[in-house]
Amino acid sequence: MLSREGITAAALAVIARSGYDGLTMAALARELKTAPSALYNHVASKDEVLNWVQDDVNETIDVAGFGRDPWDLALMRWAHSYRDAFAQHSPLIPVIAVLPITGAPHTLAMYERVAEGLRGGGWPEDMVIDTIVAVESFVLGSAMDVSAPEWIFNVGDRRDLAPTFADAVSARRGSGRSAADDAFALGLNAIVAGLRATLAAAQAARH
Amino acid sequence: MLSREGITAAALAVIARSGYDGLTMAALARELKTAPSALYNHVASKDEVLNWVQDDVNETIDVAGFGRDPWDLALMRWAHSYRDAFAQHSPLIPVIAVLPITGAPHTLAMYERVAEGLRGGGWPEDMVIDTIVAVESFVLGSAMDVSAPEWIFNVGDRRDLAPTFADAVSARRGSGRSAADDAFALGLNAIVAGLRATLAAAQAARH
DNA sequence: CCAAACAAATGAACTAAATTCATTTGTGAA
DNA sequence: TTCACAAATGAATTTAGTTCATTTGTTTGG
Repeated sequence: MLSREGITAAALAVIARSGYDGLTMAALARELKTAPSALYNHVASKDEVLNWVQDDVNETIDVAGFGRDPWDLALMRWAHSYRDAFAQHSPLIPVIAVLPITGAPHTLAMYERVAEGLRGGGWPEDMVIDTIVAVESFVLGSAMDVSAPEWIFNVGDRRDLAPTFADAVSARRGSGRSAADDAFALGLNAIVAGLRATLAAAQAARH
Repeated sequence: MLSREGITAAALAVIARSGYDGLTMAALARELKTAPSALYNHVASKDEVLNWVQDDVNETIDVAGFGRDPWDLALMRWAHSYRDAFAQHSPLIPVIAVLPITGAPHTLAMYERVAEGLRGGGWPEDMVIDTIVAVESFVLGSAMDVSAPEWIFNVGDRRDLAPTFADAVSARRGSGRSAADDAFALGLNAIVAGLRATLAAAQAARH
């Protein structure tokens, strides 16, 4: 049971039950019916556990569009799925952003599919990584946003200090979905539209 | 000395000297020549200190373009400055993303300038907040990226698992600036280009 | 000028959590 | 059967944030 797989599954179980606050080495050990100190025979640190969890979450991200749909459609599908996954796991975001890819095979597989899709869509090799990083930055920034309270922009009694802003907050239409969803959709549409133009310009410049 | 201003300044001094790892309540108290417990007469928690620091950092962000330059230019200037500021303060990012604006006057002032600039540039009131949130998400995601090691995408011995991705990593041209800078510039250009199109479409639909 | 009141400081203590360590247990191979 | 080694154990350590009873010092009203 104390394999990488078993520990990762137990960690996900604890997270599902008690959230990331509840994910302590003691709770993880309890879930595995062992002592915290015993865990350290199989894991270097809590950080390593988080890396394993992160790689598991990345396996669930939808890359099916790449190689099948046009690159821009596939990218939007990927971005949506990526954001939804990490909205549930926002405490991982600061960890992954800085995490070397080594030892995260599912993460690597995900990037490979995205890179293939972009190359197949006509993106020059030397722009692929920057494109991925740019979209990923937007996705992870947006995923953090999901855990913010709806009233995060409520100005309170300081409406006089920021009247234009306060009016805009009031005018923000709450469609069926949440406010964070609207902002994400707006931003994703913009960034992908912009990337289409960037690609066209790059291809034009090449000849 | 144990005012909000004094504590914030001391916290920034500790951060400048020892980074966020070095910012403990004990270190902060030492900087202020007092005892950790004394701090709690003036601050509710370490989290509150971080909120104060965040508001201070936001005061340094460049909003001078709004109301002077075209909105898209001002937005890019703001985004660059915003990212640069929080690249130095990345541990704050998970905190701010979830932080209600109340009690952060400089932050509120910043948003007011941005909102004014967008309104003045022709943005409909009900799109202003989503536009700000979208750009901010990209900015904060990109700021986290800056603290990642350059070799974050080095595949190691697994080049066979992800050949297309590995080739793209090798082909990524390192211009004078760092790789993260290139990805940020690419993404910001794309998102702002996309927003221009979004605005044009919204204005066209309005009549 | 005194004393009550109150804000601030103090140091010890408490809590939570990650991690280490010396020691024991158990199991597979020679 | 025993040797070796991996794994488990529980106690102890470390680091931080936070609390608390007590003391100090200052301000203000009589």
